[in-house]
Amino acid sequence: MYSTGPLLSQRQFEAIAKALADPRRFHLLETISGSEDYPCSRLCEEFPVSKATISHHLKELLRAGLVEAERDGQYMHYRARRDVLAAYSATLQERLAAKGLPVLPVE
Amino acid sequence: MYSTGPLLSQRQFEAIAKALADPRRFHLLETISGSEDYPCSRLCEEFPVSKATISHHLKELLRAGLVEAERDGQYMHYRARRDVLAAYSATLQERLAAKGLPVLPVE
DNA sequence: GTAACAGTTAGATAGTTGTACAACTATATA
DNA sequence: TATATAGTTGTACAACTATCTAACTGTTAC
Repeated sequence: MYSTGPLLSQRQFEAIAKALADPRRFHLLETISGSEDYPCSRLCEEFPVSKATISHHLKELLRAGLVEAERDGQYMHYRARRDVLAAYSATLQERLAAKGLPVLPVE
Repeated sequence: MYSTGPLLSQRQFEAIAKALADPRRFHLLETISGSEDYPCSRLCEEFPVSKATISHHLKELLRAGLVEAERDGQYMHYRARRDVLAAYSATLQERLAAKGLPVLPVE
């Protein structure tokens, strides 16, 4: 869906920033990240929201590229894309770096 | 892991994530970050939104701790807090790390 | 003083979004 | 086939938010 080069496109950058901004959605991502592979049904059990809401948040995380999904029969499994997170972090630092300013004072 | 700096509180973490999620607000922060010190009046000139909107966004960036402000007579000057950004980045990576999973296969 | 400029705050509005319920699709099993 | 379970999607609504204008505070200059 998205390229995962060193820096992210503006579109994906914005999608990720928005995806990370909701605490519940972040917690879902955090939970998925805690395992190699996480079944959607367990998320539905563990979070006190409807499965429609879970589905909505997972869709946003997918759209941002922060997770990937795999179907296994009836079940959906989600996996965190740590490379995409790393790319987001790198893009953040790069875009907010002090451009043209020396790291240490030059004399 | 080396000195990544301290991790952020949940409250600040959420405030930062939300502050970064709006593209216009991010662009303001990006602009401020491009210089050592940025006057509010220049932001008002350079962004096609009212000064009330600029003020609103700067307030959110301040609340998140991503910028600091200083008054100079009539003028307000803003400065990016790169240490806070770094702490956010570190917290992000830490919280979304694969806990209990080896980075490299252990034998 | 008063006029002009810089910035904040209050109130209104339009648009966004997190959420639930209900209806739907998809897969599995009897 | 029928029934049950897993997940998605449409719809609606309440809460939130980005934005504006207008009124306000604070500072400088006349």
